[in-house]
Amino acid sequence: MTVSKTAEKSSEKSADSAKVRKDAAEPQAEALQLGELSEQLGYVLKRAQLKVFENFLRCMASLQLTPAQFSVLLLVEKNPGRNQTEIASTLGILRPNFVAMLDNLESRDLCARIRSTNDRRSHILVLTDKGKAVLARAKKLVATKHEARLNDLLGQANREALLAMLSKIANEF
Amino acid sequence: MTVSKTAEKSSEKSADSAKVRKDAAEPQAEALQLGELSEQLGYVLKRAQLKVFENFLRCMASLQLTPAQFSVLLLVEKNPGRNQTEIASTLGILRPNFVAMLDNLESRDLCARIRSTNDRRSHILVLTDKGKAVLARAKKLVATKHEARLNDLLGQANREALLAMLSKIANEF
DNA sequence: GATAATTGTTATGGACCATATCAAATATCG
DNA sequence: CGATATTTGATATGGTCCATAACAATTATC
Repeated sequence: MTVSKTAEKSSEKSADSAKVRKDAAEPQAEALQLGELSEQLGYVLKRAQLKVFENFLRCMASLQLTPAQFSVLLLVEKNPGRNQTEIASTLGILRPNFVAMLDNLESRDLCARIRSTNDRRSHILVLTDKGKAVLARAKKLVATKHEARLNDLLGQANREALLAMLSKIANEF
Repeated sequence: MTVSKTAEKSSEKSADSAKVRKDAAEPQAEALQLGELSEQLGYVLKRAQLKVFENFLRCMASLQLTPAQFSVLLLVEKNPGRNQTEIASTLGILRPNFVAMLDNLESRDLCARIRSTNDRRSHILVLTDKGKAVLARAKKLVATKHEARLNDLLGQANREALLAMLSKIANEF
């Protein structure tokens, strides 16, 4: 659907000097018609998703956590003792792509790989103390700055209804 | 949030031969707990968006149109006589990235760039006859196979409510 | 004990996104 | 008018994310 996050350079130019504004004669240059696009669920879904991620990143700027990283920390916390393949696959991350991600989190001392004694091929994933602390702060930031703002915009009941419908699409479509 | 579209290799192995299944003794290996992840709007939003795009691509396989290409054709049809910058920016596409996209559509004879006589820098975009025909077929496919399936899943009223909430997020968040 | 499967990893290529830069054309303004 | 700035389409380039193939070490299978 396309939709990116460009910055809309506000070219105001602060004019209004000795020159007359040519408003009246302007043949309505701007204002494109979206048309049926605004009825396409995929299009609106993508735009909404980009907005939500964008806001998430702003809320997490102090912790430097991306949505993907946050989801990994959440899942490792909830499922201690699992290996890379298990964590990655339930998040829809392919194992090869998960390696660099873990390298990053581990280099920041947020989580650790531990060689399993049962199966010496696999790495058990755990949060470090720092990882637990950062995740706790992240949860608070998300709850108070991110999800709370969605509640303000939609209302509690609508937000839950939205979540339910999106879950249905994600799981049953 | 992560979420990709991997194919879930169904490793069934059709065993059940002379070997006994070790179900009982199995220490419940699978089944990760999603936990708070399933309450994170961004996570569910992303997963739903991937599912919707995936289904869109399947429905459009015969026409070989991506969601982004479809949105371009729709917008050009609704706004004839606009140039690349205008079409690209309302879709959130950066001008440099729009060039290859148009090269593709133009090479398939779906749309055409026409040098404007007013401003010889800009290219006016129009759909070719083939482009109009393909877009018409695409619309039908989307309506009957794609959006209809979402109606079946959510119900008409819910689908509209979903669209309204997503639009609100996309525009006011 | 030979063969197959799994785990983490590397390498690699594609798709998408973003910035800087350019030539041609136009707009702006002294 | 003419110098300067801006706009348009385009190229080059780099980053991120996603996907596949292949590999060594380890384990499972038979």
